Amino acid sequence: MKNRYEPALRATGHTQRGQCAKRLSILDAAAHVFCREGFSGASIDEIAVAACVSRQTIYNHYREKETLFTAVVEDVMDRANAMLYSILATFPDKSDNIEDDLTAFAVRLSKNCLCNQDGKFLRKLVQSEGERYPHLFEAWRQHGPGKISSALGALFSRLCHKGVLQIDDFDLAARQFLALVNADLQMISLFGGTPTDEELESAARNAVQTFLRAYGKPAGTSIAQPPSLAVVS
Amino acid sequence: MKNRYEPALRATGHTQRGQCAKRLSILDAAAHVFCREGFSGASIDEIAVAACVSRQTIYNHYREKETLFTAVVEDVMDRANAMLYSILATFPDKSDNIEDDLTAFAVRLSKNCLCNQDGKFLRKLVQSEGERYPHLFEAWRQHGPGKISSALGALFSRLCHKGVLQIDDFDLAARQFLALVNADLQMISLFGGTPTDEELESAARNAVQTFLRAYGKPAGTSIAQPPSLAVVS
DNA sequence: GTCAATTTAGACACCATTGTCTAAAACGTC
DNA sequence: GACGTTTTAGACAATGGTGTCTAAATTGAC
Repeated sequence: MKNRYEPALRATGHTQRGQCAKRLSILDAAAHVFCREGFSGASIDEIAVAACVSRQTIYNHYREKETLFTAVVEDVMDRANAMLYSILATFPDKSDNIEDDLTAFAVRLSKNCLCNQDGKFLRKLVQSEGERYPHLFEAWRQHGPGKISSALGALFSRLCHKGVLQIDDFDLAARQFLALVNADLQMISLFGGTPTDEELESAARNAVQTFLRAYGKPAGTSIAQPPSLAVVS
Repeated sequence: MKNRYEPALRATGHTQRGQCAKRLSILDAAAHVFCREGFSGASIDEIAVAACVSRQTIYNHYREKETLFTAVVEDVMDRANAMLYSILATFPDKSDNIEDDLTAFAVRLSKNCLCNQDGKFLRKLVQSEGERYPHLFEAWRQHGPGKISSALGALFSRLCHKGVLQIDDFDLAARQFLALVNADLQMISLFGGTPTDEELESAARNAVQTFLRAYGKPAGTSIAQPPSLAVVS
């Protein structure tokens, strides 16, 4: 009872570095195992082995399996969120070739947000455990696809004001853009492997071409619009 | 050892009806429980209770949990397959309003193939257990989305020859059509609830409008195509 | 009603997992 | 090297699930 680990001391410590390493190692390993096995299929021992840590250490940091799980989800969502914003910032202010710029943007987005380990984790876990943890599901819905959609919507709004796109419903267009990008990728990333750069590139190009055919405004030729579209300019 | 149940006798029987009822009850209950809990989370006892059947009866019909699981998957996939073909047959041969016809078609497709219980089961289970059962995953890929895509591709090809659509890559267009239909629905059907008729209708209309802006050929005005498109005719 | 096929409840051994506990070891700082 | 903090291995009880077995009950065809 003398030298038992007291979680309350964590904030006061001078040994933050070592702890953080263990914590991160645990979170990382847990993310992988949870992703592969699901919540009920993942065992604490398996996670401990993957994290190169004893089982007791996990129980020192997280009261129980469920605590660990929600911590992992929060960690992954935070990272995904930061990644999203850093990617949004890369879209050029002055775009002379909207197709190329949108394609490059879609590649970065799918590579670093949708098809990476974090994206796969969130997709799988929210789908399989979403009904069991409604608050988790809601947080994901708002911070994940919700954030992406509204951020994309803002981007499209900017591009509309510049006369490059012609969109009525920005949110809808954002959802459709994401759906189109995923159209070619979900099969690959479901299979387990991450898509190659060529696959990402081709998926993005296909998506952007179709998107621009639906929402793009041809350079100087406003006459060439399909007549069923009400041209607002 | 006298009156033990012998699976080999099943085919010779005169009591097919009763057995079928039990079998279907088990398959149905198992599908629900597997869908809700995942493979490792679902317990045989839970399935037995849901099927109003004793646990031993399940073990009489299926050697082990895994056997039951694959049987459920095959059952659901067969049903989904039949449903798909019955829906494909509903697309009118002579279509005077392509937008309305495609929309009605998309509603039927999403309602009876994508958002119904079977669709949800397949999506969740393939996603969570696909890596553990590669053969299952492959079967789903070919018989599920693969079938839908190629069937849709064939339909689009017909519509192209009639001059209603203008498509280079039919498979790509099919995948994109499905992705667009799902764009508005995945969030709803992930949440657990099945979408309302209004939601299905609006999702289908949004998808079809965008799809037709990208791939539709305006009635008599072939000049009005965006110049970037190579007109093949 | 008879008979065989089928289902049932319950008990059972077996195993994996969770979460706790303890004493020893390792770590980091001074 | 001393000291408090943290990690570790291993044992542990409790739990819950799988799959087997048995004897009794039910069903359905004749």
